[in-house]
Parts: sequence; C-alpha cells; structure tokens
Amino acid sequence: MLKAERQQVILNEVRIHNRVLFTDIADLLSVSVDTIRRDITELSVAKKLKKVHGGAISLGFNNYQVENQEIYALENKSRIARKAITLIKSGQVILISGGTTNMEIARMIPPNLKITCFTPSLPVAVQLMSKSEVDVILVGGKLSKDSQIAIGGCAINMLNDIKVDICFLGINSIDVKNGVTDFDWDIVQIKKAMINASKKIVAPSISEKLNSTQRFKICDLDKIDVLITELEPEDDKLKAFREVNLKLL
Amino acid sequence: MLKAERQQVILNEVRIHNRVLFTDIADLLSVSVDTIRRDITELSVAKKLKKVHGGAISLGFNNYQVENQEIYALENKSRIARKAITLIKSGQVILISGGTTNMEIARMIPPNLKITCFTPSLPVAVQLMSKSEVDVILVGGKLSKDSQIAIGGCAINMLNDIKVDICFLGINSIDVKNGVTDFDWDIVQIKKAMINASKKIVAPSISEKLNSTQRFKICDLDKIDVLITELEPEDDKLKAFREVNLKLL
DNA sequence: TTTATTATCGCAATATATTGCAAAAAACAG
DNA sequence: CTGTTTTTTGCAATATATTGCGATAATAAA
Repeated sequence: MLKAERQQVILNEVRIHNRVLFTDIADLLSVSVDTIRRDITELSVAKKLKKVHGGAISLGFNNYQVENQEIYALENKSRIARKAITLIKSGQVILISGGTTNMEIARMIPPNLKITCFTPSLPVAVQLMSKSEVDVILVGGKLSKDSQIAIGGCAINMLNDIKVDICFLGINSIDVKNGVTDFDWDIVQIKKAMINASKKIVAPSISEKLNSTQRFKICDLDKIDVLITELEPEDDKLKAFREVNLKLL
Repeated sequence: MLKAERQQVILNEVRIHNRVLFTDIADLLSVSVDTIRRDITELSVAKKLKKVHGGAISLGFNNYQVENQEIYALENKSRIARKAITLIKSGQVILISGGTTNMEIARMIPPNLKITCFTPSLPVAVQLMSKSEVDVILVGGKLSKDSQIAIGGCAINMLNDIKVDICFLGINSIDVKNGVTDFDWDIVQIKKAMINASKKIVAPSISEKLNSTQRFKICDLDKIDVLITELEPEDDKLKAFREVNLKLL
C-alpha cells in the first residue's frame, strides 16, 4: 500500500469521525503504529489535521489550499466563521449558500449544535454531513459546474416553500450604494429566493469584497441584518457601513 | 508498444483503481520500471494524475477505499460499471441512486458522453461534477446520514415530476421470489419513486447480493429491465434469474 | 505514586529515486 | 535507401525514502 494512499485513508477517517487512533488505523491498514505515526506527523506538518497524544483530530478548518495567499485569506474567513456561529442558536433552522466563507462556517459548526440546515451548495452539504447533530436538507436543482450550487426554477420553487430563521448569504460584492451584487445571473436568482425565505439575513464577507460592485443586483443593503467581516466592527474601513446603520460583527 | 498506448493504460488503471504501482504496471506491460516511472512523471507534469513515492494516485479527492477485501469488491463493481455504461446513449436523461456500485458507474462515465443526470445521492453528485459534459440535477430533500441520499416527501415530489430514460437502481437485496428489497424504509420510498420516474430500470448488483431478502419490498422482479452483475450472463449462479426471463448483462 | 500506554530515537533491511550512459528504435534529411 | 539525429528504453551505481523494531523517555490514567 502506498504511503499516499494511507494518508488519504487517514484524512478520510478524520473527516468522518473527527478523530483517529494510531492503533486503529495501524490495525485497519496492517502497518506498524510507527508508520501511521510518521504519516500523521507529516499530515500534521502539512496542516491537514492535528496530531495529539494517541492519535489525531480534525482541524475544524483547512484543506483545500496550497498558496500562502489563500492560507492568509482562510485565516480571515475562519475568523468570520467564528463570529457567524455565535449567531446560531440551538434548534434553529438556517439556510446557507455556497462559497468558501460559508464552507468555513459549515465546517466550524460545533458538533453538539442541534440545527436544521438548508443548502443548495454541494460542498456545504458534504461538509455538514459529518455533523451528526445537524439535519441537512438539500435544495435540489440543476448544479452549476462553476459554483457547485443548485440553480434554476426547481431550487427556487423549493426555497419559496420555506421560511428559515437565519440565512448566511455568500457575498461576492457589497457596496453601500449598490447593495449586494453578483456576476452570475442564475446565482443572483437563487440568492434572491434565499433572502425571501429567511427572517434574518447575515452577510459574511471578507473586507476585500467591500465597496465593489458586480453586474447584477441581489438586494439593497437594508435587507441585510448583519454584516460580518474579519475586521473589528470599529475599523475605519467599515465606516461607510456603520453610517447606514448596518449591524456589524 | 507505443509510449502513448502505455500512458493510456496507466491513466485507465488509475481511473479504475484510484492508484497504480510502478512495479505492477511495469509487470503488466512488460517494460522496465524506469520507463513507467518516466511515463508517470510526464503524466504528472501534464496534471493527469499525481505521482507519489512508489506509484501514482488519482487526482480526484473523493477516494474512499480501505482494505484489500474492499478493493477486491471494487473490481467487481467496476466490472459492473463498465457494462452499465454501455447502456447509456448520448443525449439521454438518466437517474442514478446511491451506493458504491453506482458511484463506480458515475466515475466511469466517459468524459465525452453528453447526458443529463438526476440523482438524490450526494457522493454521486460530487462525482458527476467533474464530468464537464454531464448536466447534474440534484434531487433535493433531507439527507440521510447513513446513505447520504436525499429522502422524504420533497425528494419524492421532485421524482414524481420527471420521466427519465434509464434508472440505475442501487440494489441491496434481490431475489427471484421476493424481488428487490431493502432494510431502510425511507430509501425504499425513494427507490419506488425512482422506479416510477423511469422508462427503463437497470439493476446493478454484485452477485453476493443475489438471492437475499430484506425487510421492505421495493418492487417485483418484473419491474427490472436489466440485471447487471460482475458474472457472465451464462453463469450458473444466475440460472434462477434467467428462468424468469430477466435480461442479464 | 504506580502502571500502562504512547513518543522518540537510532538503526538496519528493504524499496524506490536519480543519474549517467549506451543500445535500440524512430524520425528525418539528403 | 542511407546515414545522421533525436527520442526512447533498459541498466547499473549510487543516493534517498520508507518501514519495522528495540530500547528508552515521556505522558496519561488510576
């Protein structure tokens, strides 16, 4: 068995069970514990999981990036995710769109938080499947190859039938004057439907996306209840948003 | 043997088994390990696969496979998948449920085959996303944590609205007398709806699942148009199925 | 504390990678 | 067709990587 294979198996186990024991994996793959230990040390150095005494545990966030640039952005996104999660109360029904920031939110949902989660995003659904306390409800429809989100009439119909507590709306561009905008017509339609389906709209967005505008409008700023960025709410860059009485986090 | 041929073989092996060993391929093609190493280095540079110490692995990150036992079953399943794919014609609309055999079918759909594919299965959908010529339409609904399939009224409603050319129905148990059966009530409902939504039902099943029965009935054998196993259609083990005029592949 | 489990280190056996080179095969120009 | 050039292939020598094991240290648990 190849080393790379073993490491994939380990990562997969961690993904599913949130933790592994050296002894279990060694047994499973019929290699020595030392080998597994070394594998996990490597994976740990590569920041794919966290090595602990006796085994390894899931990182809670990570994996798909290589470049420094992206790792840096990830830090911001997981900071946003940490804030976002404080808004979720046990027992609530939430709706979450796609995007890497929302992936982070999905990933960081604590394992004991009992919620129902609607999503049209394939990667988010996959992520949420590992949370045993989260009921995942997939919003069906034609999958966009780019965004990996269900789009089209079917998805919108399904969204029209629900009313959830909170919606985490992935943001591509947000601007005080032009509101929330996006460049993909199909996704704009889905996001509009998501807004309609929710009592409270939360917009998680890294600060780079502030003050930019795309071709199509999703909604005005007054539809947004909370804007979450990686910055402190008092930050100068958020001045314009504070002035229109947008709640910041 | 031409270099290009060899590389084709290598890619194919990787696609089927998710990994190859230099030594295996060298043996298989009767060339030196160095040659294979050089081939794989080239393919790796071309980003067709990932070279690792001792061999190469598939680029896809949805690789699940653990024990030798399971790899062996995988061989049977990919044999089934190969046969199943011959039933699909370009331009058709198909419906595919979950299960590892169906995952194999999804994985082995050739990259140039232009089809529309409905599925309530999360892993199958993920798999299909990498096929640029396949339109993927997700059947939405509550996701079952066990089977990673959308279940419940919403999914069934959506299935009631469609009529596809072929359905690949994941099989848990199939028996001449009791027909197709399963142990999960929710999945039974989905599969019934899938059968209703299809003109032609194909049942891919490894031979181990033949002649077994579970608690809940999905349909009688006469609903099934084609049964695919890893065996030759003339195999003795399939005698009972031949006698009821079930088409075998 | 004591005890059992897990970590770490060094080492040896084996497997794999790399390099340079020469023979064979293919491509090509005259 | 012939001789030359380029590519491909196999091989050998050497370097590097991987793995399992034993001895000992560190850590967690009772």
